[in-house]
Amino acid sequence: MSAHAHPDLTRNQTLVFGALAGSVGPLSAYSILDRLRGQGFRAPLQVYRALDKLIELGLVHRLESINAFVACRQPECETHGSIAFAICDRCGSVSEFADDGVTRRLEGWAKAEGFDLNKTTIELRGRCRACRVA
Amino acid sequence: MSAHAHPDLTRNQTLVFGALAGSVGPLSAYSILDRLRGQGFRAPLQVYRALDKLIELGLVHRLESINAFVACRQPECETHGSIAFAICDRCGSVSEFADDGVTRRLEGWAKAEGFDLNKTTIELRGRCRACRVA
DNA sequence: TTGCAGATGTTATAGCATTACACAACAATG
DNA sequence: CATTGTTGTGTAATGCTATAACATCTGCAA
Repeated sequence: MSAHAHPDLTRNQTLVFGALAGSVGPLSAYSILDRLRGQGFRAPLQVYRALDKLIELGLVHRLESINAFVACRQPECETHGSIAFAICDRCGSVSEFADDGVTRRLEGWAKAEGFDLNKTTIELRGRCRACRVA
Repeated sequence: MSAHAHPDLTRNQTLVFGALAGSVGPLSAYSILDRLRGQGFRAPLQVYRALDKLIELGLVHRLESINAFVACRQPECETHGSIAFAICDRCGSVSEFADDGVTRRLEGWAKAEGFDLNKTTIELRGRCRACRVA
């Protein structure tokens, strides 16, 4: 189901990734938990620990502005400095894209300021094309 | 204390803005509440309602990646499409800046995709120059 | 065998945000 | 004046998000 050849995930990590990969939109940690209760999940921490690892591996992204998570849809994800997300406030769909120009400018600012950049969050909120008309 | 000539704020809004303007770093809603208990604040909602209004007026920004709020430090804030924040993970300091190139590129993507852009979040996490050495 | 590192399970708790309901102040309107 | 609508307020309860603390287990390397 994954677009990546990901290294050996544990059972919990596999289940959490599967839940995200099988979802059309982003999921909150607690809704992941609910989907996995049938597989033996009982506590939030089981989800959060798996998510931490999956994010570290680059297989999952966290959407800060909605406290939710998505499986990475972009195979080249790792090669880009920063990824941007467009989140539709009506249907919840998420588009993932990379813009090297944006990355360059933000990295340029950081360099000029002496800011040791660790992670960049770029999230656009609004209405996707389909929901725009409706 | 404000750099803006802001329209008539209510008592609660004034108090919340004052708390943020008088703080060196960002504050969470609950820490604002604690600072204002002496002024009669008792419930989170009093803070959140004031914050909503202040954000709407452009006097306060929400930092999505740390669930906190800052008073706007940038007088020209309104004239720029999007504002970026650099948050130091060590000392908590926040730098606010606008980059028109970044704004243009993100707006360009939105236009090309037919995405009706409402709000843009750009947050850089890392270490500020001062904390970099330490 | 011992020891370590990583993953797991469980309970409890901390931190962030909103719903629901009641009331007050005020302006605009008839 | 009475009415109506809008905005802000106060309060209690609740819901959602995330982590701390502690015990256990598994696999692997020394």
